[in-house]
Amino acid sequence: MAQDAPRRQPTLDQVAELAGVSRSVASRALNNAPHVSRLKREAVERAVRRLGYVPNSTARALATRQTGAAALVVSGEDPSIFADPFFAQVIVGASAALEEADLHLMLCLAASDRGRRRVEELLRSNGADGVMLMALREDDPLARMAEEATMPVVFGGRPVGAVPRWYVDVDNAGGAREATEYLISLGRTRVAALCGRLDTEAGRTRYRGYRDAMLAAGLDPFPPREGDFTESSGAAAMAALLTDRPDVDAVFAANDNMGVGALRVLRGAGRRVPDDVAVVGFDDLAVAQVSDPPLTTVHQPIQALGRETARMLAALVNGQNPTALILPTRLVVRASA
Amino acid sequence: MAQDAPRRQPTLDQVAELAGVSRSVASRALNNAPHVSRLKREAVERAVRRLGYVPNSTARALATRQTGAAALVVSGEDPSIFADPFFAQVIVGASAALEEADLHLMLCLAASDRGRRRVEELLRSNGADGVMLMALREDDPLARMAEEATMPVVFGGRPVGAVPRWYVDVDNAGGAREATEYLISLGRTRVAALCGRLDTEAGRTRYRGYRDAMLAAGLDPFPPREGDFTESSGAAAMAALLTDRPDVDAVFAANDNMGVGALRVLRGAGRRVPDDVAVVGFDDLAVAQVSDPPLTTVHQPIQALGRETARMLAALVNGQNPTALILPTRLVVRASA
DNA sequence: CCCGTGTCTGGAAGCGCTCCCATCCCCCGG
DNA sequence: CCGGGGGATGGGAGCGCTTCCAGACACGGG
Repeated sequence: MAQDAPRRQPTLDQVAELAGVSRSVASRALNNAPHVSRLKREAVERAVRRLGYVPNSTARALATRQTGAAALVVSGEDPSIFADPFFAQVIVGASAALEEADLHLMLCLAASDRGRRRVEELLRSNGADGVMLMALREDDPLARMAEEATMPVVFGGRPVGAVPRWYVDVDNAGGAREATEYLISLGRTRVAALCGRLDTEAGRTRYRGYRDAMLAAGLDPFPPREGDFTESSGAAAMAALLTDRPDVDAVFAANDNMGVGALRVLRGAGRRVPDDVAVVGFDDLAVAQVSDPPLTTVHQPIQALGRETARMLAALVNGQNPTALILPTRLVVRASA
Repeated sequence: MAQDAPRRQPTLDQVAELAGVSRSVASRALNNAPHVSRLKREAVERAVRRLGYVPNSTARALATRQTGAAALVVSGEDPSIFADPFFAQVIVGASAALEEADLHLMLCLAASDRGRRRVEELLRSNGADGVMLMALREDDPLARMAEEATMPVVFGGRPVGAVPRWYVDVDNAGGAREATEYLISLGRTRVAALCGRLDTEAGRTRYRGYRDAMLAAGLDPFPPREGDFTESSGAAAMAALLTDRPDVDAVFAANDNMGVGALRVLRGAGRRVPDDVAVVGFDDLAVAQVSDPPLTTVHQPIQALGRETARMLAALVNGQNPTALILPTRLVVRASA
């Protein structure tokens, strides 16, 4: 164990010495570079095995200016955000893609001031080869940091207001439109929208998709009722809606959590779902399947979001020039609409 | 953006030059080391600000032999394991504790061969200052790697069979015993156990706790019925149990997922819960609250597990000598028992 | 007045690796 | 037989930082 034995790992010099070659040759042999005779290459390999040599990644990083790591930075104020099923899926996708690209994954939470400082330092100290940035709010200080970063940055989900050069996003507008159109196709005419935070791009864009669909159908869009993507905010918005517009016959919720909250309030108010009020959510998380009734929702490919974001970053790190990507959504019809 | 401008970050030499001091002094000033006059210290600070200097973390790492990062390695064969609510919580806890210790979090999945190779390389190349190892199976190749590692290793959950020097675990035996005792205290005498994988320490130890409680009460323990901690395996085990021992009047499930699976099968078989059969789970994940009926379960402090594991690792990295830790569990009584 | 003590200071030697480049050698064509 | 092309080789200069150490200087007591 580290403590007791501060004896150091073998170095490349020792390998070279044991193999009877120079350090340059040993280095080339190790990296499968040309200009090494078969004989010496084998001698080096033997020495490596005998010594149990593994190149020191820090030294290599310093010399090559490549750390071999990519950071996934998540903004937000809740330190539990990694436990959010959404981000958990993103992590799964990103982790897989980075493994393929032989990059390590660093997870950074920019929730507290301290967290943000650490992220800024990481960005500026070249502690990683690139960064994936997610869940930026309006005026998020991370946006400025990203601009000043010296390494490639890919956004997972567009930041509010800006269209960065490299991002991967889900077709929020299209998904919202499809969901709303579906509700309209069921004959509903008083379709309300329960919005997520309007200082997030997803919150805004989903409302916009809803509004576009309503206008296109010649219906009056309801004004946005803002929540914060939580179950309780969905419930609160639904309750308020029921007071203001008791005639509502359909609800498009900005995500599944809010949709489930709406379901709960509707049930409490004695409205039948979907008979009296149809409800559609967004995300297609596990909760949508176990809710009562199961939630019709817009499925978004969350793992793919993580995967493609990571792939795009890996491409940038490798000097390629990928283009921004928008992933499709898909309506999943269940019992609630 | 990285691509277009390969212009390099300012270096410490440039700071020193601008401040009119030697690199040594600049370095000391930066690290708040002694032996720097007030005057020069301020000069350095000014230069740092003017240049927007941030120390290169790789170079620092090479010189200090400290990377400033800790790795969380999760074993297992399912690449989606990070999406498991259990690990998601562990990550939340670990992330918070590492932030306090000013260590970055690297997430490593040792699922595929490739993943394991990468982990091994990380362990041996000093790519991190320490490692947290979780979810090891019996004969897990990671165990050997850990022994040979030159950096501190902390186990989150004991590996099967061995008792490592440093670990944080949950009181699986105690929790299982308490759950079983509770079922017995309800007057149940034919209490069965639905086990998790018996090649994991948690699977084994929970069964042992169950058996101990049964024996202590003078009851016959049921033989273990092995599942793999999934809902469907719980359902399957419950179905088989119902065939073999239709007289069963209580079930201790190795975790909530399996407990929920058991609930489903019991409902399908027309058994009332808890009247005919009482069910207790383990974990106290969200699913236990929304199941029908809500699941009585053994709560384990998952975030704390992650937090304490990370703290212990941070202590080791800082040259301290912490001692292994077992976190308490707590029975949460709901409707299912 | 001298020397010991203590604070500052900068030179220089690493940390372990990559990679440029000068050198050397072998072989082939002229 | 000689010049030249090309692969193999090792020396050495970095990468950007920390840290050891020796020297410079100031101060106070004997």
